[in-house]
Amino acid sequence: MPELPEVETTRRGIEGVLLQQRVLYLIVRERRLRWPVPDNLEQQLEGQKVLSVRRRAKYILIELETGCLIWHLGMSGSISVVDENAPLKKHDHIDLVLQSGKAIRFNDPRRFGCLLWSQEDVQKHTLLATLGPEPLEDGFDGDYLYRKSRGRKRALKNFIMDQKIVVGVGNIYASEALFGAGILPGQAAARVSKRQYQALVEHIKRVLAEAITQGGTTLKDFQQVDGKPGYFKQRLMVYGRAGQVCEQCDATILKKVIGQRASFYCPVCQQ
DNA sequence: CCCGATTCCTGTAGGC
DNA sequence: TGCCTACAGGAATCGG
Repeated sequence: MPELPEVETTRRGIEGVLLQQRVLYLIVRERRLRWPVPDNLEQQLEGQKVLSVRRRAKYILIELETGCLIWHLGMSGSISVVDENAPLKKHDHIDLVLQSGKAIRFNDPRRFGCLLWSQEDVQKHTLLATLGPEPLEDGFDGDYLYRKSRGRKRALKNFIMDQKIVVGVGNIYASEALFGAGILPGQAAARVSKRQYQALVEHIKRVLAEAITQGGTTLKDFQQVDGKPGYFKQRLMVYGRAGQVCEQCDATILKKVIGQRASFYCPVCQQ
C-alpha cells in the first residue's frame, strides 16, 4: 500500500521532527523484518545528529553523521510521531527516540518493511543501485518510457510497476494512471505508442502529485504521522471499484488479475 | 536479458 | 459462533 505518495507524506511528516535533532536512543522490539535490523544499530545511532531526511523511490533515507538509515514501509508499515513514553500498540516494532522527547515509531503488522544502515554512498546500496528514475522529475517522460518499452512483451501495468523502469508506482496508482490515460492495463508494453506513453506519463505525474496533496491513500494500514488517514481514497476512479459504475461513462468497472495483482479498469474508457 | 511465479507475514472478509 | 480459506499492498529471488 505505501507507494510514492504515502512514503513522501511520511517523509514530510517526520522531517521537521528529525532535522538537526540528536538521537537519544533506538529501541528495536522486533528485528525480524524483511531483512533483519542490523545487530549493532542501537549503538551506531546513539548521540548522532540528523542531517537530512530524503526519499528515493519508496525508501526514506535519514542521513546521520556517520551513515544513512534506509527505511522501507513494505506493504503494511507506517510511521508515527509520538511522545517518547506513548503507550505501545501491537506491531510497534521500532522507536527512534530523539533528545526533544519525541519519537519516530514504526508499526508494521506484516513485517515486509525494513530498516537498514549504510556507511557507504547510500545511492550505491544494493537496494538503491538499480532503481529507475523518479516519476516526478523531468528525466521521466514519454520518450523515456517509449524507448524502455521496445521489445517488452509484458503487460503495461507490470512494466510501469517495475522499479527498474520507474520508481514509486505501485498497484493503486498504476491502475489509476492507466485509467486516466485511457489505456488497458493488460496491453503489451511494446504495443503502446509514443503518444500513449506521453499521456501515461502525464497521468502518472498528475495522480502521484494529487495523492501527495491528499496525504496518500489509506485502504487499511497506512496512516499519516499524526495518525490521520490519507484522503486520496475518495478520489480513486477505478481501484477497488469493481462492479461499480465508471465515473466517466456508464460502463461497469472490471477487475482482472495481471501479474498476480488485482487490476481495475473501465472497458469503455480504456482501449 | 526478460519475465512469470513464488515467497516472506499477519489480519480480515467471506463462505459454509 | 467458529473454523477454514483466500486475499491484500512490495519487491527480492529463483528458474525457465
